[in-house]
Amino acid sequence: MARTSASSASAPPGGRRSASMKDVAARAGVSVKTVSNVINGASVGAATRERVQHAIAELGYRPNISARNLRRGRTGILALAVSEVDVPYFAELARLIVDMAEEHGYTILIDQTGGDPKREQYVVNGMGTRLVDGVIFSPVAMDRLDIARRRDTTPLVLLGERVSAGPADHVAIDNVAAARAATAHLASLGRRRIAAIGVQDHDQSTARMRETGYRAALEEAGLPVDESLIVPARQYHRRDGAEAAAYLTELEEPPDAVFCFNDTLALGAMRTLYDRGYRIPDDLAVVGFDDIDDGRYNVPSLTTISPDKAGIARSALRLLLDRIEAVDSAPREVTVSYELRVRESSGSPRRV
Amino acid sequence: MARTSASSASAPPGGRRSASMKDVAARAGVSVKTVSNVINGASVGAATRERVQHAIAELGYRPNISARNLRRGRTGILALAVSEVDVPYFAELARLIVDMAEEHGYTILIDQTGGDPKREQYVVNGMGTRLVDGVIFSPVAMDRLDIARRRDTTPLVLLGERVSAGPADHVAIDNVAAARAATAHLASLGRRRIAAIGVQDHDQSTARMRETGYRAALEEAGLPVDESLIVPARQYHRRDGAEAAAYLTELEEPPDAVFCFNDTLALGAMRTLYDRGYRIPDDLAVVGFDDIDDGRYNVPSLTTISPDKAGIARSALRLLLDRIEAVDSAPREVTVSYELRVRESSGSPRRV
DNA sequence: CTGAAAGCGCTTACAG
DNA sequence: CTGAAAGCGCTTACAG
Repeated sequence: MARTSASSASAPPGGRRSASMKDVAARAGVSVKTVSNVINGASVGAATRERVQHAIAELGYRPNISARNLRRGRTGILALAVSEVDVPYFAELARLIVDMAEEHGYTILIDQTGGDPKREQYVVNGMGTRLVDGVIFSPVAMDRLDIARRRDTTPLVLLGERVSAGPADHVAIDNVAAARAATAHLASLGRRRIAAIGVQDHDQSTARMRETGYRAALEEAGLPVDESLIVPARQYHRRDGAEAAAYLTELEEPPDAVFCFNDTLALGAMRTLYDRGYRIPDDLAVVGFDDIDDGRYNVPSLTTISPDKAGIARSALRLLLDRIEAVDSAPREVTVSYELRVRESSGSPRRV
Repeated sequence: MARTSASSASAPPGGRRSASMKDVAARAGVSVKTVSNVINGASVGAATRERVQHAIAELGYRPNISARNLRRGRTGILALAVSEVDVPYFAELARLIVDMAEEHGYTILIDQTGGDPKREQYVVNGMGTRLVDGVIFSPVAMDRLDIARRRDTTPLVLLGERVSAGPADHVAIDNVAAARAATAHLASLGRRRIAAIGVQDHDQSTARMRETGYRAALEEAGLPVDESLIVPARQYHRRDGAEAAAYLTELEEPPDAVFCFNDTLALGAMRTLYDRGYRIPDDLAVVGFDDIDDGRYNVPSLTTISPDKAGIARSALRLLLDRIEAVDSAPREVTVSYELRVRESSGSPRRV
């Protein structure tokens, strides 16, 4: 009686009650241990295995993942926390991570922070319940100190920052060097007034790294830094790039090149530049960052820094899985390679 | 002794052992029932509640979601199964669904089928273990019959097909009508040779619906259907659009307009058309489908069918949550609205 | 309002 | 190789 009422209380809504391991065991005339062994690939006599598998098929049995997780102390789920999944760079990364995680038997759950500090705090502190075995997190608002302060011990891998002696495992490209290469490329074309779009306040942020690289490249090229050419962007969407470009074209002395801190900024900027009669690259050369699919097909196609995204996905997963298995090691950093892909938006040098 | 060994066997790797409800109860000097009540917002005396909350904070207690799920018979997780998350349309939809699901207390997990029939089969049959409470699924390879044949009872909502008397709940726009509107728009511009890119074989597919609408519009406009202008696309990526456009430009009598079954096909096609010297829309007008962000900023900006994506996300979730609560109702269909957004790619009529 | 206890469906140490 | 039983950490019907 107690059995019955408890069972119905926790059965799935609507009265469907699926078979349990116990049911399978009864049907096959073996113990649940043996059923468990069959399912988990332990060694079981051929005849017994056969009988169990038959019973499983007959009953349409599927393991209850919650019970397994409770027992095993893990869930097989990893979180990917980004500001917004429909940002093309994150969408491309998500695709890779989802596929690679699956090869390791993990499922990816998406958490969108919207760049909100409170949500980022929540992510860094284990996401409320122990739902995930680990988190891959691309911070926007949080800096290194915020993350160092976390009390949660859920394995965490940071994406997109390059902070030495970091508070957690992380994988990134060398953003300073990449930004320097992008800017140097524009300088090598003979451009003198090279603008930057995408500057942000957060310390230790990717934006800050790229700004540093940009400034270094100007200096190395012997070009003056004109602060009026350095434009912030609240977000990294096309709209923000379009607005920043509008500002630049309204300067008394507009730039002859612009390094955008990501491709969507660049795409948005190019739209505005086109509307205002700029020829790209003749009047103004443009370089982006990320090498998203859109940029390759755009007219003009976009010169960009192409990070090894598969390498980022693979490294992030590797670090995370390592840490899930062994907590004690010191935080590790993986630096992934990148390439400058020169395309039409900076393709035909002027004044060289 | 037994307690100890079992406990350490199921503790998280690395020896971290987090506090349980029992620990909190002991600390607060109450029963676990009371702790549970505090956590789940049941009525508890103010002083007791205070003590419990204090104990929770002290121990850094977080509920074990697996145990809760096991007991409740649900997981609070929904799957979104699409071919690839980095397809912009799916990325935009995923963003909306993730955000809206969160408002209802659900988390979204991503499953990528790659359009593979086997993986789609897997999705339709509950995804192996009972990991999710429900599935939102955008089928590529499976048709209505395949889905009708499913034996699994996991609540399922289909996306993107418009099949009356369907085998499961589903939400879609009226693809036939939308495609007809897109094609009729091109005809109204005076275009006579209107091509289509994106035809596929699968019965009952979205592609088939759009093809039907395209053909109907030609007929209504009194235009002949030239089968050589109807181009298949294996996938709906930019690359496929680019290839299809190359084929069209090589015809003896190339088209003067093209209706692409999605925006990425259109974006890819426009790139090829540009390379081959076509002026858009003067020589050739282009219409897409989906209204992704890319198309709005492209040069030329892309005329497209704009489905109410928020409506799709909201309806899919509503249907799914309803079904999670009540299994017995007949399959329902929700048809969401759309709009034709005329932009530059078909903006300046020629020969009218 | 609160407590003691059963049970969700697994996995696994312990025996045999 | 296989079985009987404990226990993972919750929720909840049943008493009080």
